[in-house]
Amino acid sequence: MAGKRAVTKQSLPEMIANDLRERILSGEMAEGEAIRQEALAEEYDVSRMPIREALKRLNAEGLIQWANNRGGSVTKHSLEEIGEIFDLRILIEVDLFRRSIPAMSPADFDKCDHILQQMEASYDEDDVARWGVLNHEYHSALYAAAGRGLTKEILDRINLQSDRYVRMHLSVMKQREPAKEEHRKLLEYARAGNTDAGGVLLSHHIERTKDQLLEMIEAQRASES
Amino acid sequence: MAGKRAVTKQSLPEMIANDLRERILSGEMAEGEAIRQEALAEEYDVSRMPIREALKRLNAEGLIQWANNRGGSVTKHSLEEIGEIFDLRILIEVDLFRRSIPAMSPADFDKCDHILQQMEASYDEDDVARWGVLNHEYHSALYAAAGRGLTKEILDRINLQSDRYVRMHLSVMKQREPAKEEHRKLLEYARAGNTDAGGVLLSHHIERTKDQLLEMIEAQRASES
DNA sequence: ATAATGGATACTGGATACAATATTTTCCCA
DNA sequence: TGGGAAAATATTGTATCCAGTATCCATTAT
Repeated sequence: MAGKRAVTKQSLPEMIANDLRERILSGEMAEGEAIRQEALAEEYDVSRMPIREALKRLNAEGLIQWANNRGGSVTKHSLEEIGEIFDLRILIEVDLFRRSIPAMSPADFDKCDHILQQMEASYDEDDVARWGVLNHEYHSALYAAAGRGLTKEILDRINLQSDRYVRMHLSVMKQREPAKEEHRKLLEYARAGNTDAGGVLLSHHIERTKDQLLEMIEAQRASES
Repeated sequence: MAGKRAVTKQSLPEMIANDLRERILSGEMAEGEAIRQEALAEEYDVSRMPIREALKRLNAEGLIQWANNRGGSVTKHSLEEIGEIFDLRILIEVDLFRRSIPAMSPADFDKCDHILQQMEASYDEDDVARWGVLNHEYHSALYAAAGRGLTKEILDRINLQSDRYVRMHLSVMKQREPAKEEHRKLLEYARAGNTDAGGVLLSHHIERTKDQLLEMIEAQRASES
């Protein structure tokens, strides 16, 4: 049947949650959009049961909000909340980076280098989607040596939120040149064991994304209403 | 009507999740204990469906772990992970406190004072359970002025984890005198607008709990095996 | 004409039944 | 006697069905 989304039968709620998450992050499902179980069930050609579990999962992740007998909708954050999300990223990522730097091995450096090169390639090719994935990978690689599993989990959840808004504007983001430069410098500082400089730069790096993004979202929301 | 007859209309999974959470936090359900849906369903006299949703919720909260067709168990953290949990608390709570101090109003101070008095009363009465609740309230009150909803949500989730271990040993915790003193001082620093001193003290305050607790848990686990 | 009440409808929540998967036990063969 | 395979058992995952609740609309009364 045309229009139905085929999902490989591994773990139905998991697969559906992944797909829905992608749809939300990509903006296909807009902020505030209502969600009806039955419609989704038909779309994925499964019963409402796995849909419910998937929705509950996304609810726990904060991507959708659910009211008791009233259905749910895609979460919409205020500008203040979006700023808060990025402040959380700064707080946690800087902590991770500072813990990671003294623990990084040559293998860690190499891995970062490798991703960095791919990232710059994708950058030159203007492959925005790929750049986003690699950016995420790169940051993760920088923090890997910290060995902080729980912290990483929490950060991933927060990044899920920030990604929504980053992706919305990634294609029109200006000033990616400084970001490119900063990414290189982060690794340089790490190699030099310069924890303080690395932490400060990372903080500014995220802060700049935040400011840029908030400005864009504010403009967009102003024009919408 | 002045005020709605607020009969909190909780859903079944919500109530069950709350009860199970309490059972886990109180230690009634031990670390690593296996969880069977049907057993719980019979226990609560409902079908497995609301149980599943409750378990999924607790899974998202990190209190239980779930494997695909293999069932689940109460999460058991390593000593390193428990330490990490407290490091996260330090990171986030200090940030909240520092943001809160400049924004606190006389009303905020009064509220903290009020809770502090109750806490000291419960302390003298050796009412450990009540002390735990008030301790949580007090910390929340200190951070309220920061107005950071999302950060608070994440902190609450982390505190859920730390509470498990705090509660296990609260009754035998020594050296609560310094904690009592520190609690008073935290508020004093806040009143004086001394952000730096407040942050440092809070950091030490949590750090001490962490060290004390890790020592106890280590001893306990050593004796168990 | 407007507001309120009653009913219809559409959606979510929960129970039961059934299918799939993992684990354990048992039996056979080397 | 030990190991492995296959069946039995137990437990989770999914579908369908029924019940409960909220929303929307029409009708009625003021």
